[in-house]
Amino acid sequence: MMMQESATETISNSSMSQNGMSTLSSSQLEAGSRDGRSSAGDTSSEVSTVELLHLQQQQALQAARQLLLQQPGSGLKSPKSQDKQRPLQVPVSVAMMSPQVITPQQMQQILQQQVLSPQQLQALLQQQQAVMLQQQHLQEFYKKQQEQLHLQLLQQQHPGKQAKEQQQQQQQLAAQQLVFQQQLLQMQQLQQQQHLLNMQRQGLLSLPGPAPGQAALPGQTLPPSAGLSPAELQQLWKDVTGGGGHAMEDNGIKHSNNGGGGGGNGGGLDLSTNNSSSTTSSCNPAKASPPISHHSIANGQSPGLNHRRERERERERERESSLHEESGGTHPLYGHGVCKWPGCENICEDFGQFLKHLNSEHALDDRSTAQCRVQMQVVQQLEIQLSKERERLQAMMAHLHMRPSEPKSSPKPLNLVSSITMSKNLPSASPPNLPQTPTTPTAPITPMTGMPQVPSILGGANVPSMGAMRRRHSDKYSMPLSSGGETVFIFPEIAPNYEFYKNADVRPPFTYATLIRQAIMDSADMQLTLNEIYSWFTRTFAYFRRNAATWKNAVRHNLSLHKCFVRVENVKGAVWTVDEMEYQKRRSQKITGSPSLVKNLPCSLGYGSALNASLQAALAETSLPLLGTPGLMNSGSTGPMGGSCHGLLGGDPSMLMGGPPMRDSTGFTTTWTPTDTAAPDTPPPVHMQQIHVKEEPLNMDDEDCPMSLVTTANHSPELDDDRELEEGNLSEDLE
DNA sequence: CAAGAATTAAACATTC
DNA sequence: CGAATGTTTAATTCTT
Repeated sequence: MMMQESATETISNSSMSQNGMSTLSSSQLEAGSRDGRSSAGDTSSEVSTVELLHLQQQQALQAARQLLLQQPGSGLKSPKSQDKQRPLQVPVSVAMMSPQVITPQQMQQILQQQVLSPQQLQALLQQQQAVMLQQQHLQEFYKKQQEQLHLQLLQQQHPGKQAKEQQQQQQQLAAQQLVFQQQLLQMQQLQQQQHLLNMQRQGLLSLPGPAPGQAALPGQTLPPSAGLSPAELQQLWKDVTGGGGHAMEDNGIKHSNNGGGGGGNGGGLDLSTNNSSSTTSSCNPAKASPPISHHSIANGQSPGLNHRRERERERERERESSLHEESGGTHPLYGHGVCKWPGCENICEDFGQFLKHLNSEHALDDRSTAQCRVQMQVVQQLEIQLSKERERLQAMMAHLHMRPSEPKSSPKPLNLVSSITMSKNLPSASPPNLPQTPTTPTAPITPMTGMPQVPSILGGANVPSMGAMRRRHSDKYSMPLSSGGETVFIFPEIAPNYEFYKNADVRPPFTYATLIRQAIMDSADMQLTLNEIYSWFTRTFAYFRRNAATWKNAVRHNLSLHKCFVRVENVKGAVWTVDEMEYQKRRSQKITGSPSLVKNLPCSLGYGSALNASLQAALAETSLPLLGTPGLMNSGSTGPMGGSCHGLLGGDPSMLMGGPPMRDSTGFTTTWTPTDTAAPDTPPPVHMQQIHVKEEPLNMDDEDCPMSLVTTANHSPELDDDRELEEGNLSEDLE
């Protein structure tokens, strides 16, 4: 047992580091790579079947992960970097996985992912068989030739009688070999084609499909894979356990000579790679799979992993069985008098008999092991599917809220709303709607076997894969909507995804400044201590539950750096508040910075429920024909933030959040109360008066920063009384 | 490609 | 004294 654990541990460790590498910063990388020692040496010594099982599970996991990673849009990188990575990443890993012939399992994975039609499947399988056969022939041929060659060489050593003849023979042989090589080449080409085919199937190669640009959108690729009925799974199962029996052994058993598909020609040269394919694949993920953040790494908890998988599998099965009815026995593999071992369905009168059957038929042998692996993959696939569906749900919700998606698709001129909200990120803004963007994909996938904080395998994306991820939506569109103790996300994007960020280890696409402001705005009295800000971060975003030192430093840095954050000395220390004016100023500056975006300014203020007429007029002039047509304005068909400029849209704050109905259900109206924050005795906002504003004495030079806007904007119906107070202060300051 | 913003890291000071 | 809190500076990465 010990051995086994250590073995699996090394594996998971190595995989961990590999996966983590991509997500770690260079410095972290160094640390991570340390445990990347190879597991080969450790495991090469005597390996028990049990160990093998675990090993193989690990390998299968790796393979599955790889597939997972290859999912479109699994990266967090910007489209640009994606372009760079994808072509490299995907093909490479795929190639690694199937250097020779695609194993049944791999096929299955692919098939499951894309859900090929039975015909396609059949065709593919046939193709595969043909290839294998050909290969066999070729290899045999090659062998024979070699033998001949050998013989001839031997003959040559004898004082040649007929040198000429020999020469001729040799020439002949050479020619034959040439032919052989050509054939071999053809074979390779064929296989490459197969790979290509598979990759295409997987959407790895962004082939010009119906929606080229959308290749990364899970929703696009999903539909086909969405349906994987239990029946289909079962069928797959049978295919694997039955037809591909030997093939499975091939993989299931350690490196037993690929007796299976190979057809026994000992050649083994190439085919052997077949077995190692999984291992190889597990080695390269470092590059190929950025998604798995080191979080997931943590997940790789070596010893426990297998158990967890086991459980997961069982649970899965249970679920399946529950579809029919509740499982009868106490064993997850037993229900309704039938053995539920995949592909078995043996009838057992009672539980005892079942147990007997289980022990005899499904003992720990190669077959069972292989079946286990397959089941694991099935579960993996289901998980992937789940994550995809989840992602789709996210997209749907987001869409219903503020139609974040459909970015590029609508080349339509940005309407006021979108352009405004996007302010500086205008162009890239469209995609940025998180979930749809690379960000999300990662997260959803993460949901590996119920890890609490599944790092983004993707992730990474996730996210995570990038050191300094930027895709900040920054301020652009936030609007203060906090009221009372309730946290109302002012980021339209966050709102609908609140739960998402809270649980998914995905970095929120907002700048620290924006988040800090949000935190403070969320507080009851618009002020927070540093520690409270920290708390908000960790509470609100799973992403900030790690690397505390880093992001906390960043928070402090931002607090100090930005003038919009004001430190207020308090009785019991100091609290931080937001100088909204400064904040808006900053933003407006950014906006004004680029002439083309000037028009966005008004809305960039985000608040305004009532823009003054002159401004509106100005807006109208600034080539914003939509302004006059309210209907269009709130359509927000363009950017993610469409509709965030509720001020212009009639001041219905609910619109901002995407509509009343979802608001409550999606939880972007968080219910937590900042009780832990905002100490009861903390002085009211009035204290703002005595704050010592950083250096800049608030000069009123801001004609460019229409304070009037700010103030009037604050009159948004949603604003609570507290805000009124502040507004007063603000206006005072201004005047 | 350059400028600017954001992020990250780190040194250092101050306060608790 | 050590940890937490603030300030600054610099390097790096992204975005515009």
